[in-house]
Amino acid sequence: MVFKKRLDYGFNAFSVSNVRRAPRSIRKRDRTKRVVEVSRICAFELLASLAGKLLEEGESFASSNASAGHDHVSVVKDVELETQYDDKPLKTECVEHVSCDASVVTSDWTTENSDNSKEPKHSENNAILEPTLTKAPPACSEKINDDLMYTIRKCNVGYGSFTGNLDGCSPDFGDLCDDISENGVKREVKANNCLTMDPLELSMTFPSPINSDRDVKLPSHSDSVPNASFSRHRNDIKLGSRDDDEKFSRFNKLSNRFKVSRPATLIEDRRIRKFLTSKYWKAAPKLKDFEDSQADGGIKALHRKQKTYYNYDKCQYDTLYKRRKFFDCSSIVTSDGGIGNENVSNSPEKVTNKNKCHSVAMSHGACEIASLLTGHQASHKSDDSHVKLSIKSFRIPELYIEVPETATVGSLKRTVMEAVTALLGGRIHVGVLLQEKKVRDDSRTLLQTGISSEDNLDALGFTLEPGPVIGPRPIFSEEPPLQLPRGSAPQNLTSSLVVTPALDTGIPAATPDPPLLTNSAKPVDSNYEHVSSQTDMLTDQNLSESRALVPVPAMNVEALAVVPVNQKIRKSELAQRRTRRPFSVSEVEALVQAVEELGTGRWRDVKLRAFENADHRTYVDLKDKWKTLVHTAKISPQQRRGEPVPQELLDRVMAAHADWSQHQAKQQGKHHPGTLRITDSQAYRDGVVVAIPTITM
DNA sequence: CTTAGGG
DNA sequence: CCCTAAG
Repeated sequence: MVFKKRLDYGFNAFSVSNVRRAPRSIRKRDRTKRVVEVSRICAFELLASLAGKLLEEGESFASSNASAGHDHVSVVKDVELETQYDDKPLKTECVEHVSCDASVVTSDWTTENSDNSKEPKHSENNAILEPTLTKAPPACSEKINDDLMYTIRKCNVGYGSFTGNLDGCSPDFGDLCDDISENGVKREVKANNCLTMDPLELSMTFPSPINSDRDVKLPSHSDSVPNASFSRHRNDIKLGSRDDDEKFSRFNKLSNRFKVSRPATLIEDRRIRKFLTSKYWKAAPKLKDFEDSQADGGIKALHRKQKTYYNYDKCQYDTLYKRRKFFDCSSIVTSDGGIGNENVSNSPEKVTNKNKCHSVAMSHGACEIASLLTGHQASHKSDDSHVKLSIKSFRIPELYIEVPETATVGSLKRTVMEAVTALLGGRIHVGVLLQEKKVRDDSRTLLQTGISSEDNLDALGFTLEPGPVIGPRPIFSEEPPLQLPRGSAPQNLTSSLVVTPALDTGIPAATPDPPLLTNSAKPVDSNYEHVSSQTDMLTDQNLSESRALVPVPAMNVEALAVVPVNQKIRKSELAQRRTRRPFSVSEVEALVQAVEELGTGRWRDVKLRAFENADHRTYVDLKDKWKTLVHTAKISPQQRRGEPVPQELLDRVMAAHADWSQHQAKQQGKHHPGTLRITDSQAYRDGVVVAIPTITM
């Protein structure tokens, strides 16, 4: 419409000219949106960081906990924690990577926890932690940042069982505590683990084992947890500190954006993709590497073409590193294991009733399980003498991931996914620990082994071990194929991210957690818009935080990580490219309208004016679209493809194109003050002040 | 970061 | 859509 007016009256241009560029601030806003996507990833990192912090602070706790030892954990406490957590966690931590992740995670956890947190029971192992949780809450909170608290809480929740309470997820918490306590040293790692995993995982993850590199030793913990093998991990995971930083920065941006309520824009995605694609990241370790890495300590992932060896040296890697930590300290593949989580039974809550939930944490590789779950006590068996176990998460052996600084969070995620996938695909097998001892006799019954008794359930643990056998990972049955030992598909790894395509592209922000899961299954793209919208809404509030955890405590994680990963992995490469989103007629209309008013050459403004909320349309996209529209308008209708654009719009395109081309030409030539007229209008637009007749309207 | 263009 | 060279 405007356009017409313009045509009719040259003056319209006038109005156009009035248009000004949006203030920078606005511009930022747009960008901000884009960031959101990253948030997810960040979440992990954040979690990891959180975990780290928690651990650190937790140390103190741990000690206290240890002392408390058997205390019962009370659910209530958890709640408290949550509250605290809510308060700050994110922000504070965000500064550090951890915080962000944590926040995210936390939220998720919280949810779960809350659920679980109904009744804490205590378990022996858990006891240690519990005290912390239970009593600690307050104390902990004091010591720990909110975030930490939060994390802890989560852990507790996860561990609920250990206390005997909740779903029996308590373990996580305990683990954390343990980790912390013992390790002060490497809480991060633990944290990471925790993050990765569910609460359980956290608990599961044993710091001690994890420590291998870091050698975290869990004094108090150690007892309960067998640590033996952790040593293997080396954890070499290095996350580029830089990455982290960057991420942080990004993250921060994201967070801001989130506030804005927009999903990360494509731009970031792009960057990420670029990075990924480009040479920089090589993250995904390959199975072989994995092994090696494990042995060595780090897996090197190759990403695509480039080599990706990440050195710990660089900060960049730190980021990855952290992630890895999240996962576990271990190598990329396994470590965090978030991937590996398995929920045996169901939600803890339900389980609680009848089942005993045992959560097991896997350490993999040599790791032992840190704790188990505890579930509710007695009832577990209730049903038929079935032993019900709830494994919230498995710890993955450490993965070594290197990512370029420039890598986006999304890329990092992918990388991790790939690594995990590869790991899973490869040689992991599950080990059962009872009373910290490995149960080697597979032929024995649970009853015989003592696993059926509640008492033992607490002492039941599962570990992921690098197994000679690849097949054996029951847990990840779905993924088996993945095995991409690195050799086979370094590149594949990339693809592992695959889902990403959709995710990355379309869903950057939205996709986050839940979406991820779904995404794997669903094509996100189509939903993208919706997603974004959702994202917007969510973003501010929950998304950033919740995503990570929200969807899934343990279960979801698995689903997400595992399944999707596999699929994605192969495609990873392509994934990078944004999904194609043909412009709808309405979009074209909006574009034409905006261009008529603003002219060509001010794509940022066009974007702001007509696609402010279309995060998936960048100004570059608009410019490109305009280019194609102009082309389309010039060719015969028969030659046109795709959704037909109304001729009326094409006509306007041509008119606007001609009009603005002229303007540009004039400008270049420097407006000669000669004749104005149409020119005038142009001049206005350009901001040229011409003595224009006073035409109003 | 934006533009402008080529791929 | 992507990628890049130039502002």
